[in-house]
Amino acid sequence: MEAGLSWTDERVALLRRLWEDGQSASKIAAQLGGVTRNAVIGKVHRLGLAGRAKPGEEAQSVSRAARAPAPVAEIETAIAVVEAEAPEPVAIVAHRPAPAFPPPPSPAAPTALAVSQRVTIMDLRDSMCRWPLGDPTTPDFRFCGARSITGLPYCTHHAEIAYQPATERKRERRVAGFR
DNA sequence: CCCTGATTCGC
DNA sequence: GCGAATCAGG
Repeated sequence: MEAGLSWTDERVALLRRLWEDGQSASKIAAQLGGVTRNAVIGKVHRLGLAGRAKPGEEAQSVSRAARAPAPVAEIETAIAVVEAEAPEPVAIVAHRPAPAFPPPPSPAAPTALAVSQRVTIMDLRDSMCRWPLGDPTTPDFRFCGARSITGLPYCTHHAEIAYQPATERKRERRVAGFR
């Protein structure tokens, strides 16, 4: 199913923008979706984008590129800058800092231990519960994020749901579905 | 342990 | 061309 995502022009343009914006490969991968940070890094190298401008170096690739004949890499850099300056409806989404999903104001939600943190894939750590919350195809998709049981991918709460004994499972009609 | 980019190499 | 595995480093 989720096919169709590859290095389309749009995705490459977005990759360029974010990379030269200083975003890390993993963050870019998360925003692009469907690719790992390795894929991003690999692509970056294939595009000749490796090595980003450091604080102390020239940040005037445009004028420099416009002044004299330049290597392919520099031309590509110039193109990327132009693309970055032009309004780009398709990629603008990437600049939105946070998904701004309603964190329950809940004054009265003193649930037991640290329960659901609702984290995005970006904030999901190895030791965090990977129980999915919501529709993976929408931006509001999150993972539980609570502390997971050592050796298991879920927190105590979700592990109970995930690992119900066959017998119990029958009775416990889908108790707490995917919410 | 968390993370970073770089490189290799089978596909 | 692609990207997982791996490497090297913070």
